[in-house]
Formats: sequence, C-alpha cells, structure tokens
Amino acid sequence: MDIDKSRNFSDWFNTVISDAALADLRYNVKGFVVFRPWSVKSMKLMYAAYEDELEARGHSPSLFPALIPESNFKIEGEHVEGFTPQVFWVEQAGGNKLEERLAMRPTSETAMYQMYALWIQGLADLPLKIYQSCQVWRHETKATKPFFRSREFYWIEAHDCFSTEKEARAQVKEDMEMTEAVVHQQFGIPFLFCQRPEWDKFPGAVHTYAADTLMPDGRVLQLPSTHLLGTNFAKAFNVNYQDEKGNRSPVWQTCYGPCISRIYGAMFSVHGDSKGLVLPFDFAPLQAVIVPILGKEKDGLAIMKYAEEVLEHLHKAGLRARIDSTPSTPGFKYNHWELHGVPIRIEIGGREAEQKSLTLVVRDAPPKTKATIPLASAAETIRKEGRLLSARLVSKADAYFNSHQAHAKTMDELKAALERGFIVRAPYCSMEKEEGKACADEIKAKLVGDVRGIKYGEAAPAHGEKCVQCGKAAKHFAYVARQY
RNA sequence: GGGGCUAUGUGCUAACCUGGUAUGCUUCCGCGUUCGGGACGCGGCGGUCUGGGUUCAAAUCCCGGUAGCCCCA
Repeated sequence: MDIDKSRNFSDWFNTVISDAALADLRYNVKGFVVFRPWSVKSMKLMYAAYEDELEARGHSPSLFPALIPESNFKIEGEHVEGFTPQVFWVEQAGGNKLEERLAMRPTSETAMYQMYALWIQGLADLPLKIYQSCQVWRHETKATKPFFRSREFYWIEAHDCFSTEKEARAQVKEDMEMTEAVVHQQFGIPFLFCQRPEWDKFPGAVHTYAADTLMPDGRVLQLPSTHLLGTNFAKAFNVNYQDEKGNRSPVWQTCYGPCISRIYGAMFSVHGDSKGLVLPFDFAPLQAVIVPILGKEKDGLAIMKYAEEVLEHLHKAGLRARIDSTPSTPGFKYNHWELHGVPIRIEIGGREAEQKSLTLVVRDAPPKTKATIPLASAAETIRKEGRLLSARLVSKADAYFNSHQAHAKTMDELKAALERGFIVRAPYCSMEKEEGKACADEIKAKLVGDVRGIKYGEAAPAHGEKCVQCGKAAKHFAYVARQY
C-alpha cells in the first residue's frame, strides 16, 4: 500500500482498514461498522487475553441484558445527566409503543447494580468482582471514526464491590496493573495513566483514571479507564451489606472498561508500517503463512506435498499457520500477507523440498532479509522469532511514545509542543472544577489542547511553579495533548 | 454542535459546467499459459445512493433525505 502513516495517518488508517479487510464501512447506519474476519480473529484473541487476566485476578464472567428500563437508568443523578444525551432508546415493540422505554446500554452500571443489591447481603458476599464482554451503544459526536469512536463498540466492563474504601482503591490500582500487563506488555501499546480532572470524570464517579496512548498523528486516544465510584451508586441502588456490628452499609464500588475494538485500532495504528499491518505474534490471526513456489508442473506436486508436511509440523506445535495455495504469483502473496501483518512468511520451493528446509521471512525485517532453517527445528525457531518480533514492537512503540513527551512552562512552549504532536507536561493551577476548568477551556480554545489530568503517582510541583495558563500557583503538573 | 466537499458495477474513474445510446482500469467468473517480490492472453457478469421537482428527455439542473471524508468547536 505504501503510505507513510506519520505523514498522512488518516489516509493510512482508512486504506489499511479497507485493503486488509478489517472492517467494511459501507454499512448504512452512521457510526456503525461491520467488523470483518481478519480484525475479529485478532479481537477474539485479545478478548481471551484480557478475560484470562481478569479471571486470574478474581473476576467472574456474567452476561447482563442489553436493554435497561428508563426508570433504572435514571436512578443515579450524575450518571443520567452524563449519559442521557448519548442513549439510543427502544420505544416500540412489534408496532406497539412500550409502556416504559428501554435504553440500549451505553454502559451497564444501572443494569447490574440493582441485581447486586439482591445478591449482596453480608460480608460473606464480598468482595464481588464480575465482568462481562459485550457491546454497548452510544450516540457519539458526529465525528465518528471506525475502531476509535463508533456508536456501537465492543468492550469488557468489570464492576466490583468491596466493604472498604481501601479495598476499592486497591482495585483501582490493580486495574491499572492489569492494563500494564495486557495493553502494554501483550498488545505493545504504551500509555500514560492520568487521573482525570474533576470536570472530566465518568458521570457518577469519585475519581476517574484513564490510560492515554498516542497515535501517529500526534493525537491521544483514551484506552481503558478505571473509576472509583465510592458509594454513590451503592446508595442509589441500595447495594448494602451488614457489617460485624450489625449495621447496614453501602458497598464501595469500582468499574473498569477496556474497549477491545478501540484497543485493536490503537494496536494496529501503533505497530503498522508503510506495507500495512504489523501484529504482535500472539494476536495475529495467522502466525505463519506458507507460500509455495511451484515452478514447473512436475515439481509442483512434490513441493505441495512437502508444504503439507511443514504445515503439519507447525500445527502439531500449536501454531496458527496455513498454506496459501491460491493461483496468484508468489510476489502477490508476499505483499498480500505483509499487508495483513502475518508475522512469519515461509517460502517453499524446489530447493527447500529437496533439503527438507524452509526459507523464513520475518514481517518487520529489512527488505530481502531471509533465513534458511531446517524443518526439524522450524516450529521452535518460528516461536522464537515471533517472541522477538513482539518484543521489538513493544520497544519501538515505547521509543516513539517516550520521544513524544515534552515539558512546557509557557503557553508558547505548550503551543509549539502540541503542534509537533507531543504529550506535554505543564504546571497547572487546579484540577477542581471551580478553580481549574477555566484554564482548560482557554487552552482548548487557544491551542486546541486538552487537559488530560495528572499522571498517576506523580509528585506535585515545587513551590513557586506557576500555572502555564493563568499564572496562579500550580498545584499539579497537568498533561496536555490533542485528543481524539 | 457549526461549516466545507462528495456519492456512477467490488474498488477507482470518464461523461456533469453546456440535459439526449454511461468511458476506461480493477475485482469477480470461465479457459489457457505462468509462478524465488504486486504475471499475461482471450471471453464473460455487473452500475448512475434515495425521495420529490423541472423537462419531450435527468448521471447531468433544483429541493429534501441518507451515508462518507475533511476542517472548526
């Protein structure tokens, strides 16, 4: 495809979606896209990795209904206010108007917590840690973008209840650790965890922490967020437990929402190159593709027979592999599978069949880098090369992310860094709504930059630091970036 | 949320200004020759987003709808 994603990311993104058949954007409802097999296979692997991580940390799967009665939806005040503008409503069934309209869940707090109220009686029922993998619907801004911001998306939401604030805060921290373990270490996507400003929290939450990653066009994209809900929802939905003294108290809650379809978009955007997708070995639908080079008719049969033997060897080792025996020429297939991000290509012609060897090409290798290896150790070598490829992707992505960070003391410095596509740290007056929002609005209006919040765990600035915008004493270092 | 641009077969595109038989490439199907970095020949299938208006006549002009892309908030 040959498009430089750092020069024209939008063009690269749309081309790769269409050429690698990740999604079909021709479905005729705005903001809704058809996800095609090549992206879905990867997303299923990503779901599985995430679900394993959640279950290893004590979460259990459930499935809640997609429709939420309006009366449930309206129980928690801030939540209603925040989400109502985005809700799709079901108002009719079979031509009859419903007595009460039903919200298509934009998120499931109001579906799940009324059930939690029934399930939780005492300390023995806590902690309760439940997740579901599902799709949700939000009537987003008209600037929809496949994978990044669509009106229907596929995610996991984990909703946890505890008897103490301390445990809930520990859960928020664990959510961040899971994000590191999965999104960064496995998917290879670096990010910065920010505590969002008071004016930019999840509706109904006490605190919101969200992972921001950086796209090749210099805009940040929010990946998983985790929220300390406090006892707001528990009080509204009567999710109470009886403590040792016999008192009924509301539970402390957290929720965590990694959006797989968006993370997948971030993953291929971060790792892709001018030839197309580059996928981490563990999340590629195909880990190795065998391209037979048939030559003259009489050799053809022997070559195909040997290719089958190689495939069987790889399948026995548990690798996802196939032979591309379509009639196209080898050169066409090389380009085709590079576009699709298959990590390892195996070329098998007359020479390989004779020597019982195979020629190996790794997706991110410099042009014309090929190695010939013996069949006996092929699966082992492919696994090793796959691991190395994934590791290179993480370090390349980290290097890019780390080299696009800046510090600004003045609005001019901030402006310059934002224009270069950086995430910028700057001293900032306050994350409280009354004191700090005006500066964020100014920064948005003047510099098209968004105040993303403060970095989790980072120390406050020394005395004497002044807010980059208003010049008042800075309580925080804020992180500012252009956002999706 | 505001604005701009656009919609012709699977995809890209010509014709649109100046109304009159819809162009070429690609994909796809068939046959044959090919195969170590995007092969080729011959034959075939397939199209004016949608609703209304103007007109003898609409891909073309006008109005609405829907969808897409881009810019701004």
